[in-house]
Amino acid sequence: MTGVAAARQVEAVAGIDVGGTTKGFHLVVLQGAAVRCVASSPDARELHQRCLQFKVSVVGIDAPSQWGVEGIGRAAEREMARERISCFATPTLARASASTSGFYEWMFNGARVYEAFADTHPILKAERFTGEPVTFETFPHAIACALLGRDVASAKQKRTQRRRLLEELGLDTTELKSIDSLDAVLCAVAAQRLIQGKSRAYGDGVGGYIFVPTPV
DNA sequence: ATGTCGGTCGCCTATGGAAT
DNA sequence: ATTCCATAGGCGACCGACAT
Repeated sequence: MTGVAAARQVEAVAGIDVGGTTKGFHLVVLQGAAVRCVASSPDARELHQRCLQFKVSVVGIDAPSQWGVEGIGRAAEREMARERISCFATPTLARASASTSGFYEWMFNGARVYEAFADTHPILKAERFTGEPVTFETFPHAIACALLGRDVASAKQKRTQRRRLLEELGLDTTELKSIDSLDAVLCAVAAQRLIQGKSRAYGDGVGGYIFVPTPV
């Protein structure tokens, strides 16, 4: 491994699990196999400060990086559906705003995260990592499908399954008490894979990209 | 006996694809 | 054409373990 690649491997990365207003955000900072920081906060700017503090380069976020496009939706989600990876269809902004159930609150929260990171870590708009600090969209179930096998991964057993998966990757999960923290670590793992070039981009420039590790 | 905490379960919101 | 199943988070109900 060359010097640059070796340095990249120990870079600090982060994963963020986005919840509604009650649950807030969960952040995990990962450096190699070491969990450097586990934090939760209702304020996206606080997570941004934490990431600056740990010199985080790449941040994987479990929330849509952009709204659906009227009439055509998002190519990334259709591509995944074709591969039998179920995901939630992101509505258009108009549709999300019109909803009165509060169901989309977590998606609006996700938008606040991207906004808080925009100045230092803009959303990755290319199909691959270019070396600059970025945020990117990913989601735990797709990561689990890639690392466990699509036919094995099940959201119903996500607590036990995802914890076991992380332990098999050599991570210590004792500090990760809730499913939200586990999901955040999975996003951080996706960030490591993106840096290493072991990542696939679903979607296109119009509907935005979703990055998932390539199957092992 | 009463209260708290974590974990599980089922159902709600929405949507698209597969199966029937 | 209709039903079923999958994903996401939220929420209330319930249960067992433990503390007061």
